[in-house]
Amino acid sequence: MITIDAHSPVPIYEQVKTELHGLVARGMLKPGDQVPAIRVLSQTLLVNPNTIARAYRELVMEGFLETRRGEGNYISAQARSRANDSLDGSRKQLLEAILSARRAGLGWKEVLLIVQKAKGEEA
Amino acid sequence: MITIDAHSPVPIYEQVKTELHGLVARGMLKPGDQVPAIRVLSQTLLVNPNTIARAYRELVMEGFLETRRGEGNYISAQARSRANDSLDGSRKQLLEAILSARRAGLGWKEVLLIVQKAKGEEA
Amino acid sequence: MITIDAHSPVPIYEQVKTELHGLVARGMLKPGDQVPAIRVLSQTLLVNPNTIARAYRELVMEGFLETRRGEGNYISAQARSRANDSLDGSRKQLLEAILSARRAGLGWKEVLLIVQKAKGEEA
Amino acid sequence: MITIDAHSPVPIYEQVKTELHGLVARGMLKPGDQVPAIRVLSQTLLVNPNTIARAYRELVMEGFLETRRGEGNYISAQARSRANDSLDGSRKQLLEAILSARRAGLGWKEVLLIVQKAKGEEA
DNA sequence: GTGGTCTAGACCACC
DNA sequence: GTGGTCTAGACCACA
Repeated sequence: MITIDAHSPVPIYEQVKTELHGLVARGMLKPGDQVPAIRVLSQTLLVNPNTIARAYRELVMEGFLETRRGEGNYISAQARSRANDSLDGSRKQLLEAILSARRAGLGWKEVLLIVQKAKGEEA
Repeated sequence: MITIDAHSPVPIYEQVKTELHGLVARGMLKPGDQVPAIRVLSQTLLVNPNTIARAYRELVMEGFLETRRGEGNYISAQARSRANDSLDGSRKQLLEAILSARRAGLGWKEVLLIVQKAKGEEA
Repeated sequence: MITIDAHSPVPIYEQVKTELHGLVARGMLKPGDQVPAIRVLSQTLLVNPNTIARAYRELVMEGFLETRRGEGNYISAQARSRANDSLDGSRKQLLEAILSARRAGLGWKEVLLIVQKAKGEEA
Repeated sequence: MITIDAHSPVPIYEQVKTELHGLVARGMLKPGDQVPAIRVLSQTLLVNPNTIARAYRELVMEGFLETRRGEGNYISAQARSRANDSLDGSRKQLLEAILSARRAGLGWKEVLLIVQKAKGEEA
């Protein structure tokens, strides 16, 4: 369900948060659904449990997840709106990536070409 | 010639490298040209000489610059191909950023909108 | 495990790199093994942490080490082949040193004598 | 007559000195012979004249060369003995190279093999 | 003048 | 705990 890139410069706990936001934004997870237990997910992703714990903790703090004691973590009722808030971060990151590619010498045509390519690859 | 954003999350020495790659990719710097002396560039950018030295050192290691002892650093003969390699890297990063934004739940219209916005901001 | 000669003309960070290459080449360190933490090694060798950090950074760049964020540095899967590359470099350097000694006027008998002397000094 | 490696870690002026020592040690230059003028040699080797000047200056100081005002530099009468003294330096360098190759993981068999190879290449 | 190495120590982020 | 970046400044060697 979730994939992580250990070599990416973006922190693992951020990747986990973004992926969960995305799953909700795309409707693959809904309010009330349970998310994987910390230990389970940490083993699946080969990641330190502390890292998953941090991601969940922050998601709880922002109201995206709800912890039910002894039961686990669940997608909250306001998760969709939280996921939308988080899109802003993705927008900024994308903008940064574009400007950085420009500074490296990429032309606008190239940028659009890459967008098309991404569209194709996804399909 | 080169500008730096001190508040960017990307390290200063990386920005310097990218800017130099870009200057060669755009033909504003050619093989054989001398790049600013470490101390000079560090003063114009208000940055520590060590930081520039690190950027130059890595550029030398990748074959983009050549150091002539006691004389300075020069754009190498293979600099253009190295700049292209770096462009390839930028392309991949941009592609990844787009796919990641997609996974986060961003629609294609949004993506194109952000490209337009970037175009506008640059001007 | 690692020793340094502070009076050698070869930079400390280079010595550290060579020693690590050697430890892998001789099988005393294997892919997956953790190398000493930067601060730890810097204290045992009585050297500044930055110096060790530079050695490790370059080893990561050449693919000999892998950094796991917040965890430490580990011998990479391709470390053996990298160590062999480094051995190739040493071979070339030795060859050059011999030819240079020849050009300086050293006889072949002398060269062999020096090899014997080195053998003796090591023991 | 003389060749220089601009990328070698050993300073250019040192290379010049060693090469001249070698030419005398091998009998290709004799006391009384004239050595190339600084400007000539600097142009031949594509090297800064100051660098050649430094080499010659030090060779004069050690008694290997003699400057005849307005005429140029000549191999001195004691040049052979000076060249022999300088062999000590070459010996040390060779010894260093061997030990360094050992530290990098090279076996003694390999070292001897490389000596043989050098012998073959020279012939 | 040039670059290269090293030290000392601060600050940040990740695990 | 880990590594990464950056600053400040010393010292050396080469051209």
